[in-house]
Amino acid sequence: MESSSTSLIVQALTKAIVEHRLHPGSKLAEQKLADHFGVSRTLVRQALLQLSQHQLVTLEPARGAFVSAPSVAEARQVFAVRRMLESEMTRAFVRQVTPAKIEALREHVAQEKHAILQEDAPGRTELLGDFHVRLAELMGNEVLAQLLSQLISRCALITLMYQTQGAAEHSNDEHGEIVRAMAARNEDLAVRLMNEHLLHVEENLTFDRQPPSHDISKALSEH
Amino acid sequence: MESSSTSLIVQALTKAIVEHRLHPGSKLAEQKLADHFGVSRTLVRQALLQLSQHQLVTLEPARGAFVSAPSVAEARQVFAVRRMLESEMTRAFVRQVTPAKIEALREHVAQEKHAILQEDAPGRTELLGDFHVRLAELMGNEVLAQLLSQLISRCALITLMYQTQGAAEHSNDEHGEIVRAMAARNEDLAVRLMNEHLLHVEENLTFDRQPPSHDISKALSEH
DNA sequence: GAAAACAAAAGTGTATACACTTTTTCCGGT
DNA sequence: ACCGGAAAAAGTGTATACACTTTTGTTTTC
Repeated sequence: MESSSTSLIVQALTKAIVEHRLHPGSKLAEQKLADHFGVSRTLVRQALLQLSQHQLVTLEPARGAFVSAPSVAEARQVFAVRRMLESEMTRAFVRQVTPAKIEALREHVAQEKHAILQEDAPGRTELLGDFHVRLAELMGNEVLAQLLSQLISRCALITLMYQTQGAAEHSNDEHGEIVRAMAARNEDLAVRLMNEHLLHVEENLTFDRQPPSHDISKALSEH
Repeated sequence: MESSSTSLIVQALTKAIVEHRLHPGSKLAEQKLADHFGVSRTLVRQALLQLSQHQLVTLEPARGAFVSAPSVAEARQVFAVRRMLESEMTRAFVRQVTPAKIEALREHVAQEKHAILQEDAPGRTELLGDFHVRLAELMGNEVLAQLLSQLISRCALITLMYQTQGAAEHSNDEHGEIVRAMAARNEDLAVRLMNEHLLHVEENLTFDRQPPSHDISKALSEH
């Protein structure tokens, strides 16, 4: 792989981290990444700096960059924020819902189901997270969408929930129910379902860490 | 000024932007900043990259960094997000309120009043924004506090509300009312007051913004 | 044989160099 | 005088250099 601007490196690393090809705690050595992407350390450093802002990477002074390993407390805080934000988002969405928007969501949920049936693990992880971002986008609020997108990346780093087929199906079902409540313009129900959905996701947090993969280039080139 | 790590530069620039000492649209030339802070362009670039992530600065490829000039639409979106987040935050706060927390808030509101009476414009701007961050901190949610802190910086860049003495006093009064409702554990009232407060702040948005100073022709033709 | 001490290697942090792009300046043509 | 365009200046984007720190591996000492 080569010929990348900083944001391409950020994207590639984000994907690898969120999909757990790079495990929490893994060292991200600048020169190794630079070689892998075919650029100088300068661009890699910029990318790592951005990722540290997104909390996907932790920088330790003079020691380098590591894939973040969020504490349980931090994980709960992230989910608490998501619940605050998304319950109100859901409420606002129902108030300005249109048939076209419902159709877009139904379409999305169908895509999720397809990815799940295909047992496409990375694909379904992404789609299940994107459902929430989609909601924000359909409300026409870019700011909200971007914020949520980052929170969800953090969640994906935190939990391995979507890695099990069963949990994925469960989430997919709940998405479907939420859309149904929205279609019926049942504000309180939709909000309640969204809250419960997020609580379920949080319950599935798995805090048993895995041994970090040391082979960075292998993890990155696997997709 | 000199001897600064990257984060000190970020802080200094953030303060200058939020306090409107640097106006939206202003060019932030790397070498000039580097000279001013007594470091090389490397560190300045890192700082500008971070500020662009916070949306306080906009990077234009090959053209450099400028203080962001958010559009009206974007401003409304930021406020919409704040209302979503903060109304639920307020609700959660009331549910876990303690006398000590109320006391801390009362103390903060008193500090605001003091800064207002002193006509300390930068100080009151900061304190009025910090009220909201304070709430998040008192809930023990660092993630929420940091998120809000960034949103509020963006708001300060967007609006000039706190620049008028009257608006500051109004905000201060509303903060006081909110704390009172919280102390009374009146959840719905507190949430409503917070929502109204944020709407008032948003109403005070001044969108008759001057065109960026580098847009000479337009600036001249408007007199 | 284990622990401490030192030397070598690897890695990070900042500055500088240089290519390339944009902006400004200056000049000749109309 | 004004416009267009070339040349110079200024500025950004990336790579490299180098000092300093951490890590690693080896040797010395008890």
